[in-house]
Amino acid sequence: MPNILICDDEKDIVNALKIYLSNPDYTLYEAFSGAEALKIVKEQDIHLILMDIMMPVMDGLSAMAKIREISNVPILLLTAKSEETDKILGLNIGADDYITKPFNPLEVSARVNSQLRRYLNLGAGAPQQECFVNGGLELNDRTKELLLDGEKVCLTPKEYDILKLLISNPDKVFSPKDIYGAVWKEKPFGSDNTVAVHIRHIREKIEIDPAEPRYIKVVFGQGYKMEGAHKR
Amino acid sequence: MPNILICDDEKDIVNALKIYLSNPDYTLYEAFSGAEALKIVKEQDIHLILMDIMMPVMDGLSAMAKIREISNVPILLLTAKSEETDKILGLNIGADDYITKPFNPLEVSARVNSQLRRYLNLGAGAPQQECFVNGGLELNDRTKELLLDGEKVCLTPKEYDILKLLISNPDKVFSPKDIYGAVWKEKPFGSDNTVAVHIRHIREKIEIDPAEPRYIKVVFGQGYKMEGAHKR
DNA sequence: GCGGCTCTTCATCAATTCTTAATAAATATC
DNA sequence: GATATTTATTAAGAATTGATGAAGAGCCGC
Repeated sequence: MPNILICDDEKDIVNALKIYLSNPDYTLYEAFSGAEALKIVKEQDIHLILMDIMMPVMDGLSAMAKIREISNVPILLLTAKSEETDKILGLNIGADDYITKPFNPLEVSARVNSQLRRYLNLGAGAPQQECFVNGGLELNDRTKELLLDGEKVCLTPKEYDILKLLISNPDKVFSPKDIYGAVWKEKPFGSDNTVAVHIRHIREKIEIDPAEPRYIKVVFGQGYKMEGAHKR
Repeated sequence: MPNILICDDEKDIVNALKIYLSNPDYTLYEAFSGAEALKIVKEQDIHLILMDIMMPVMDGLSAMAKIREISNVPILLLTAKSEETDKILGLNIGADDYITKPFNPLEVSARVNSQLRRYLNLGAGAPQQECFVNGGLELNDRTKELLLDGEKVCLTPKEYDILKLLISNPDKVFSPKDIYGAVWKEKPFGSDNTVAVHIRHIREKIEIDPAEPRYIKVVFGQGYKMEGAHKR
């Protein structure tokens, strides 16, 4: 049951789109400004966004840029016929497709379906996998459980999210800012060794010697990573 | 072992797809017209169809419409790059995905696998279970009754739905938002400790000591779950 | 309209978790 | 080697989250 966010400052357009997308499987959210859209993306687990480019307060492209900092959810831009430039710009910034006004109902639903399928099935960045293994670590996203050498380890939500990010992207290095953006769904702000503190807590739980970590390695000046094909 | 039907009027394309999908687990069928495809679907237990849109005798879209009358087997349409209109039309008529020519072998197999997974897991094969057991709990979805150690327990509708969600997905952790979305079929907006209250009511009915629940466990910060393979 | 039942909301409490800030250690640069 | 930047460590206050009790709203059959 995909969650779809519709964002346009004109209520009529939002309502029209809601009708085009009236499908019992969809949960539709609506926003009337980029700022509102951003808020909903942070709070809800949105699977697809339809967003107008031209909006007061925060225009579509700015909002998209902000959303892209924290999510790779598919974004379909809504544009007027003539705004060719925006189209192109939008796609380069990070939109996945665009739809031109006036909308063709069939086209809207087709493109939405197509993007949803791509995102939910073939999973753009975050695959649908729900079990990750690395050495003696086993993380099951269904049960939110972590096993270390077969024994259950209790993680707090933030710890869990951070570990999931690392274990699901073996070898990839994430800077503390990356981690903050991905886990908190916010821009890293001010004095932030918050991530380091959490990393430490995780290490205390999964490492024999937190000062000589086997799992969460640090790449100085770059960030943290978890090596793939881990040997014991 | 899934049965896959490839349908295209060009033999070369059929052969190419057969190579891309050469997997000992697959049984491949071929058809060179929509009519032929329809015949095979009727005769065999096909689990996925790859079909060209442009074909003589009976084109892909017509064939798909006919097939959809008798089956909801996944259909991947094969289209040429330019046939944007067909893409859209196809998706609305009932295709599950499309692949554009020229084919990328990896893409073909990825999309095929993805659709097969979806279909074989969630699809026709999985019958609606109507009786769930966990420890001393027995929930019968036919009679909407819950037995605790053989004795009937009366649940309100919401309580029933929540318990059913949990008992039918053992070990899976549902956040309060997940539960709200699944049970209320509405967006989990606004004040949300409604779910917690219902959980409490359920616990009062099925737990000996609601403060130390045996059945509905909480994973702090993540949500609620019911452990499978429950011991008494 | 009147009870009975269910659902929702609100306020409060307790427990856990998160963040901050201060300080120490490690690493890289010059 | 000195310095600046990055990471590690610790502990305490702040913020969330879930539990709980109770009151009010809505609905239904009578």
